[in-house]
Amino acid sequence: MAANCRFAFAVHILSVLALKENEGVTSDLLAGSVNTNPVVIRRIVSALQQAGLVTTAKGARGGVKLALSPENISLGAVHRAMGSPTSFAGHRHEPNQKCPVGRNIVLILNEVFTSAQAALDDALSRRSIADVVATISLESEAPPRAKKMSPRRAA
Amino acid sequence: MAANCRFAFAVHILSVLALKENEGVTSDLLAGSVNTNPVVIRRIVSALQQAGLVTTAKGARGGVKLALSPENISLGAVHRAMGSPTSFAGHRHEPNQKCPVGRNIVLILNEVFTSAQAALDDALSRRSIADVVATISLESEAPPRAKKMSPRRAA
DNA sequence: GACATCTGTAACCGCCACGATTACATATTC
DNA sequence: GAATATGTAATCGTGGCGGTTACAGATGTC
Repeated sequence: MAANCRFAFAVHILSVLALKENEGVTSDLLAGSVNTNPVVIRRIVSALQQAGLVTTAKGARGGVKLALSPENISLGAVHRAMGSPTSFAGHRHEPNQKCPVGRNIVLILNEVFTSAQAALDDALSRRSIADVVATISLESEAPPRAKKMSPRRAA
Repeated sequence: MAANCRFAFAVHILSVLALKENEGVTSDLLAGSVNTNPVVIRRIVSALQQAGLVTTAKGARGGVKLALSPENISLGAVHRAMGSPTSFAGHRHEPNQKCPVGRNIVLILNEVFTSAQAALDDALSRRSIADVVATISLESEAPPRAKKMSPRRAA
């Protein structure tokens, strides 16, 4: 898969929803915060909904809500909902089967990719939307005093 | 950054070099094994050389050699040599600064990206080219009987 | 029931990064 | 000097992504 900002947008969206819990938030409003087109938001929300992280309601007074409490939404789950894009890509053409390396490298790389991806997922899963929102709240109250997030939290 | 096969190609190249240690291997031969164009190989080799993982020699009887022993080349180092491409991308346009989330999300995401990337690098660094080559040798000798390497994976 | 509101998608565009390729300069061996 | 190889610039085709328009479908309000 390729690099994209879907994960960044998804975390952004979920953070807004966490701050407006129990209100239906429209894709127009979310698009205004993320600064993009509402359709882009809806595409991401659609994926989040299929993953069971949000619920949507059509029609007047509809919109998007969190399906779980913020502390129960890990960033790993968000990443998975976005299809777990990886920075890895395998060989485009089949390698030379006459070469011992060519015969075996694809399977070996697959295993490497899988375990690396699992490590990345683990790291993301140590944080939740609640952690993100907590950092936002802190930095919003105090004068510009950049602080780091607390790295260890459960998911 | 985007997803690409440079890492896959690099591991492939280094594995071939490990099996032909102390011989100068040409980009033509490597291209034959990877099944791509020699120039693609040279671009990757150039990056590997800048990272100090291989040496190259111009002219007749020249070619590419490993600069370190295979067990001293971790896959993390290879990934870094390729520029550590990430699957993450941040917001393309600045988010709405009037929104608390918009004001803070970029910094927070940067921190998340950095730590996730570190976890990925750690996972890759637990393996070396020697590990890869060992797997290749095993699978080449015996009939299709995939095994070996830390985690389990079948074929 | 008519209307306004809001999600859900399909369709299309422009952009950009990547792999593949051609071409040529440069360096080394024999 | 001929043959061999790397080093690199330039160009092309492809694919994926964000952005946008357009419209169908669902839902609450009056």
